[in-house]
Amino acid sequence: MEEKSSLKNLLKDEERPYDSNTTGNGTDEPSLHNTMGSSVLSLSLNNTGQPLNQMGMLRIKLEEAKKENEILKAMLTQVNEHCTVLQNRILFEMQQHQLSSSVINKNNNHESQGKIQDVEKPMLHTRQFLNIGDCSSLSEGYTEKIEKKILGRSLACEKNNIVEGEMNTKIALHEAKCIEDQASEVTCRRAKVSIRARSDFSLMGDGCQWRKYGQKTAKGNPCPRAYYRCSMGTACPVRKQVQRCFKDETVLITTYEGSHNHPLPLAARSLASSTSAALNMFLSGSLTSSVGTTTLPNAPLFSSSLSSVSPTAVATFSHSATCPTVTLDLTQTNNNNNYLQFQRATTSHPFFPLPLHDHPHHGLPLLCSKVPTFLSPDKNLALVDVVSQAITKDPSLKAALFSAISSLTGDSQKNSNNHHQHSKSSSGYDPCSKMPAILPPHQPCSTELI
DNA sequence: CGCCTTTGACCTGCGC
DNA sequence: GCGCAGGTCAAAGGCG
Repeated sequence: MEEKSSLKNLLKDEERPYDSNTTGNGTDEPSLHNTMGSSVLSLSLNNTGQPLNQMGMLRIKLEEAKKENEILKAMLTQVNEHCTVLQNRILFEMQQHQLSSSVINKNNNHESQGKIQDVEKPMLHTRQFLNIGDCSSLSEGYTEKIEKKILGRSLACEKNNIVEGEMNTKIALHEAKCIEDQASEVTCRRAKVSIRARSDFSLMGDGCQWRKYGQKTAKGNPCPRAYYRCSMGTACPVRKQVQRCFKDETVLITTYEGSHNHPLPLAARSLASSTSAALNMFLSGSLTSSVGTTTLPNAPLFSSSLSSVSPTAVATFSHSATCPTVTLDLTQTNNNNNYLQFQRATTSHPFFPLPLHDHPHHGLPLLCSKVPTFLSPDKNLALVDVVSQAITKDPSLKAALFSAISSLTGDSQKNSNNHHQHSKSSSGYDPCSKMPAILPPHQPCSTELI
């Protein structure tokens, strides 16, 4: 609590000079406004203004912003490292668990019954890790196959000293790996990334070529839903659905499903990696969760055909009845309140797979104590609260944070305005669009998912 | 002629 | 089992 209040005081002190609106005679103060990620500096001089002094103050503030930037960069690096360590740790723990179970089995005098029970533990572990239990996209057949193979692998370990056993182990390992890969592939095939964005065009340019194979009017939405298949590769399994939002027809909802089986053009890669990262974050973190929300920085993934491109996107993670879905909502970004938000896991959002949220009571109950951190988990959460409030309140801090993150995540922003998309359309009018459907030969933003 | 869109028919999963 | 809704297929036709 002391830390929290002191941080708040510190942030208040930081806020004051930046916020010209909160000061009575704020007209003397130079102000830093943030407009969609770019800082706009406005100078206002009073009658007896002293530009030199103000320049000096600005320099000082610039230095402060730079320092903040450095700190935020360091924090981001730390968080990334934290995430990597956690992932490695999970894999390590799984391996340890399976090994120890095999050893227990070996020494266990209770024959078959005990074996099966113990072997089921790592199986359950693996099942959780693969999220098989939650994901209906995996058929029972797949689940059973995986379990049988893992069972076979563990039983084979018992014959450790026998050559046959080693062979069986190798075979079982190989087969299990193949099936797990298949299962993972199925998960990815069924997983979806949905992008909501304002667009005047009927299609969101993504760098790929699409062939329309169907159109259907969904119940409850007079706007027809169009179905597209990737036509860049032979038998590419990627599909996408495009539909306008019923409530707001300026919003275009594009849902991608599947993974490309061919190389993507350069223009198609940035969105691909971003959506893939979002989905992977979801899939890898969805051991226990079903829903979560966060805001992704660096969402300049999309083409200039979108009428509002912004540096952030609100991402919603959900497990629908049929498949896991990640929704990137770019329409929220016009609302300043959503500029950057961290939403803590709650009972309705039991777990959120960000390192900032690996609180022992919310999700992965692991390893916090073993992982180097700045603060204890509780203090980390308190810090998250303070920082999120500060970010929400302080536009300059938002700008600094965005700047730091942008510098780490590359220059995809500058690619986002390079293209316009046009498409040929035999009818000249697409029911999904408010405008004639025209796509450029080179579609700008890419979405491979997964 | 090849590629594309359109569109009605068909298939499939799900809820009742 | 039935009906509904979403998703896919495939024939027909347009366009360059």
